[in-house]
Amino acid sequence: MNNLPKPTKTELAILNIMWNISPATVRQIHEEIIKNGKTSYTTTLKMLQVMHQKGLVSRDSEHKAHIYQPTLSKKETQKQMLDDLKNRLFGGSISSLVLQALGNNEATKQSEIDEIKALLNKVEKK
Amino acid sequence: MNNLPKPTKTELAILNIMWNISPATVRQIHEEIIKNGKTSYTTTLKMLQVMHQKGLVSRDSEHKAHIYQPTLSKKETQKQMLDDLKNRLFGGSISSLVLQALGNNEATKQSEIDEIKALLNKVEKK
DNA sequence: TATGATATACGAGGAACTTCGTTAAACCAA
DNA sequence: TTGGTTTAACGAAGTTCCTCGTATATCATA
Repeated sequence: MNNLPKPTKTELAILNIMWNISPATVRQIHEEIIKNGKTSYTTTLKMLQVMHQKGLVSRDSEHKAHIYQPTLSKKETQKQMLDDLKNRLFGGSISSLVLQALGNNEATKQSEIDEIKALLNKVEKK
Repeated sequence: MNNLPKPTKTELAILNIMWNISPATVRQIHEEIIKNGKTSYTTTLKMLQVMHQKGLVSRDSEHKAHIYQPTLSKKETQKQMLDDLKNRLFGGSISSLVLQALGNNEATKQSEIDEIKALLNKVEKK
């Protein structure tokens, strides 16, 4: 298991960028961030330093510009946060969460429904 | 739509209690809270005052002991928070979220699988 | 009416989060 | 080597969140 803290709102936004373009320098990550909203370069830098401190990202300090990358994959983080939400709001029941998610969302494509059914069948076989 | 802020970690814990026993006084809610962990009565009181300020709970101040209850149902809050997670970590795709939730959870009961399938069929009909 | 019990209101303090300015170091080019 | 550019490090300040002590109000009852 992992012991990492749940990323905060801003940290998650940064991770989303990093899952696309990492490994990357602070500069590269910052260029992406400022595409939607102003932020100082030093703010981005500080965020990454804190995230490194927490273990959310690793870094290579060999070069002048350090190179960062997420510790957990997007999939692993999705699992972590779904688990957290499940425990805090769905009484620990994943099916309750799934039912709620599907029930509230009228606009599910047929291809997606098929995909979910296929997965259910696979789980069922066990 | 609703304009309410997303409840914080502690606020959500309080809401979970209130969905079971509300409408309720601070005293009643606090009795539930201290069943798992120490907290001062005034802490509970302050939390409810802040939550009222934010609009997360409504209150009836007629009596000496005010009577509180959640503004949103548990279902509505589940929807709100699933929506938030979907947008912040699943690129807005609910099926991606559902697939991840089901895929990571080996221990889904047959009855639950059937329930999900039934819901999928219902959605499919539209 | 006075006393004790129970309630609300208020604000202070500490921790976590976010932002950014300042300083110093590393690097490159003239 | 010197001056300009890019980067990292650090700390301060503002905000939200959570906790709790203290002060004040309300009420029952002896």
